[in-house]
Order: sequence, then structure tokens, then C-alpha cells
Amino acid sequence: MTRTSTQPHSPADATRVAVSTVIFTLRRLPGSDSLQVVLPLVRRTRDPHEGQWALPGGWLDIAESLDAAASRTLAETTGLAPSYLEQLYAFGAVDRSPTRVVSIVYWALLRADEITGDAASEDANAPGPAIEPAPAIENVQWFDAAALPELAFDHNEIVGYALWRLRNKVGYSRIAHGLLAEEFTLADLREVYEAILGRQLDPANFRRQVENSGTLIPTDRFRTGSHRPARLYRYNQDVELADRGPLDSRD
Amino acid sequence: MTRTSTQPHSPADATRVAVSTVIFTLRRLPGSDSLQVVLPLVRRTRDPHEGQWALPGGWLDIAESLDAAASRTLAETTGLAPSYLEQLYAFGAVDRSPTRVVSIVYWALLRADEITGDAASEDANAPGPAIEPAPAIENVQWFDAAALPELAFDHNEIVGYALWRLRNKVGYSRIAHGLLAEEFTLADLREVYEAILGRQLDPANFRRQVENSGTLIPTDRFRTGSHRPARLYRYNQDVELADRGPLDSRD
DNA sequence: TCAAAAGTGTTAATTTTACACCCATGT
DNA sequence: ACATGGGTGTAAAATTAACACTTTTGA
Repeated sequence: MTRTSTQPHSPADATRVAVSTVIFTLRRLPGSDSLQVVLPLVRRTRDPHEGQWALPGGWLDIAESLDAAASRTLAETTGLAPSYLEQLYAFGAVDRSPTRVVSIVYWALLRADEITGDAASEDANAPGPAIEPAPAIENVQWFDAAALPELAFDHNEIVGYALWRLRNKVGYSRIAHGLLAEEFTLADLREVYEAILGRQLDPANFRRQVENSGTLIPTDRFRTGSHRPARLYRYNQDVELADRGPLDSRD
Repeated sequence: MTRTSTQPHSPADATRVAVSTVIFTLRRLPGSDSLQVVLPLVRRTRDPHEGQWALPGGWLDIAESLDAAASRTLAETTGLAPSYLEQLYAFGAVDRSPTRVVSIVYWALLRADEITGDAASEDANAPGPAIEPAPAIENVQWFDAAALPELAFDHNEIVGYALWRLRNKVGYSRIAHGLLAEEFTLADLREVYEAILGRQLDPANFRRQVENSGTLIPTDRFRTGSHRPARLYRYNQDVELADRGPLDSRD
């Protein structure tokens, strides 16, 4: 992991606090006509588990909040800036690393159109403008969340838990917003739900459920293209995106 | 807070990890015939917020897991051993304490009959056998969760979040088990739900819902006493108590 | 025998699910 | 004109909610 924080290496007998993030986005993988959940991993260049793939992360700075540390380490290691970020869990087993590390793990969502520059590596995307600190990130690769290799540390379990939380949360919050552009059709939205839940949804019933939830605002614009034009919707900003922890007054 | 850990005080420029716990139990408060959610708080004897009430907790030991630290600090400060313990959230705002502290907060449930000895202070209970390390705990007092004073640090918000989680979780898991004895009547169970949710539930419908959930096993014993004897039930151990985080493989 | 809690029955309202069918557009 | 996804209608099934009623005990 890249490490630019100003925190000194703690003595060997102290507990260090790390922050990692599971970043999900959706992608139409070749050979599949449906969206898949994918996430970026970083190849470790240091000793514990060197060479293995791991979640992006880094050390907590003395003067930054947990949220800020998650955003910063994310940008440093992958160049990505998520559209949604929520704390997942604090992992603190004594033996999860050679030295004592407590990891505060976050999970994040990224709109497909936000994958630019550095982190687009391994993909033939047109390189967009780099994220602010403009780090030339190598060693980042995207993986199908359903077919991960063996990861460093306890990161396989962490990703599994994050996936569980994502699937759970899509059922009772507007979390899908974090994966869509400003305006979208009901088919777009349904496709997101189907990718996350891993099953088909009835278009008619899906439409009614989401319409009755009051979270969507119909626009007077339509997406034309293939067949009958589909109405574009946007999310109602009055409704909370999701409960992001304690009263949204994040730490 | 009592502090027996072997971890040295970290230098002023390092982040320290603390563990605190919100412990809920139910009690029939005088002047009320219904159960109330109550929790124990500890009066601070040290500088930051000295004299104010705070959540029980302490520092994380270098050689103990987060869960173990929660249990240990809980026992040291209150003498209590909860029947259910789950991680709530990691709080890490820079300004939440004069020095940099990341608090891993847990929430716990306690069966009413488990309140013994030390922590029973302020209540005229017969003093039971003391918890293992047998610390003579003073400065512990129980508060109605709905009427808390101003607490130290950000502990008011933390308790509020824990209450939200408790109410939320009672709806989809057998969390009430953590507040009941081995055997209980449906009225006992309903009373727990009513206390947590803060509203009356229809006895007939409650019975059917819980019977159809498959989580209860009827015994052939009855509780006699006031009127028509009520059948005693026990929880079906095959069903998980609740999702306690990452695959129940706690950190 | 009467009050009160245990437990059963019944029905209306609401939500979920399944699927038939019409609509509008690019090709 | 027709294939295709957008969008509406309808009804069965399942769940939730409200409440009347019967049973069993202690006092």
C-alpha cells in the first residue's frame, strides 16, 4: 500500500489502526449480458502477504477522522473517489496480522462512469482526467466479486461480509443511487437491483414498488434509442440515501 | 475507569484504541407497571469529563481481541457479564477526546436475573456472588434509557444509535433471547418486545407470528400463579440468535 | 362465580406475486 | 409491420391487523 501519512511507525508493542475499504461497482463483463459486481484490489508490495491481492487501505493519521482516512487511502491506492461510503466493521483479532493491527473497514459504491484514469487500468477505457492527487497507481486490478482469488489477511471474509451488507441494504434503502448516474430509467435501476441480488425481478412489480416508495422523481425527459423511449427518473433528495451509521453524524 | 491492562500509555502523538459497551437490560421501574430499557453508566474519576457519567469501557490490550476487550472492560468496570455482545460502531472523530482515541463500541444485552453483586448497587437487590475478578465496583448506576443525563464525550449519541440498533434488530432476529431466562411465557416475550419497541402488541397476533417463525419450542411445563397457567417456551437453538457481524466469525 | 390472562377463530385490509396485455419506437 | 422493451391492468396468494370469543385458573 502507498503510505504518505505523517504518523510515525508505532513501536512494536503498540496497536496500530489501519483503514481499508471494499469498493463495489457494476460492470458488464465480457461474455455476460448482465451486470456483475466487481471490486478493485491492490497487489501488496510489502512483506505480510507480499504479492497477494488485498483491499485498498492504509494507516490512520493522527489528525484525521476514520471517514477521512478511508477516503484518503482509497484515493492514494486506487485513485478512486466513491459516491457512497459507509463503515462496515472493525476487525481486531490478535492474529490477523504479524503485528497488532486493528482495521476499520469501510465499504463504498462507485458509479460506473466514475472509474477514470489510474484505476481504469486493466481495462481498455479511454483514460479520463486523473483524480486530484494524481498518483500513478499501478497494481490495481478489478475482480468479479463472485470469483475472488485467495486474498491477503482475512480479506476474503471481509469482502463476503460487505457483499452481505450490500445485498441486505439494497432491500430497504436507496443504496442503488450510489451506482447510478443522476438520471436513469427504471430498467437501469432494476438492472442494478438484479445484479446485487443475483436474481431476476418482475419489471411490472418492480416499477410499482419503487414508484410507491416515493424515492423517485420522474423527469420529463426520456431515453431514446432502442425501442419505446423510457422515462428518466432522478432520486428524491429529500429522502435519506441510507442510514450511514450513528445519526449520519459520522464519527 | 479501572485499568488493569498491561498496555503502556502510548506517546501523546499516537492513536489509542478504547473499547466501550452499551449494556441494555429491562427493569420494572417504580411507578410503572411496564418494563423499561435501562443501562449502567460509570462515573468518570479522571480528567476528561471527570464526574460525568460515561459508558463502561477501557483500553484495548495489545494481546486481546476487540470482543475480549469489550468483555473484560465490562467486567472490570461494572462486574457484569452480558448474555449477548455485538459490535456497534467504531467512533474516530479527531475531536471527540482531548487526546486521539478511536473507540470501538459494543452493545450488549443482560438478562434481568444476571444483575448481581457489584453492579446491583443503587438497587436493593440481595447481593449475589461477585463476578470473577471480584472488583468492588462503585460509581456504577442504572439509568432509564429514555431519560439520560448529559454524558461524557459523544456517549449520548452512541446510546441513541445503540437503541436504534436494538429496536431494529428485535424485528428480524431472536435478540429478545438475550433478555429472557431459559424458559418463558409468550407474555414474557411480548413484554420484552413491547418494552423495546415502546408500543403495545396484539397478544393474539403476536402469538401466531412467533409460533410461525419456528424459533420457539413449546415445553410441557406451565407457569402457574395468577390466572390461567401459561405454557413455557424455550428458544430453538438451531436458529441463530442474530447476525453478530462477519459470519459470526467475530474478529 | 367472577375477574383476568391464556389461547382460538374470523374477517377485512394490505402487500406480494404472477402474468396477460396494450403502447411506442427504431429498424 | 414487427420485434422489443416500456408501461398498465387484474387477480390470486400471502401477510398483517383488528377484534370477538372461548378456556382455565385463583381468589
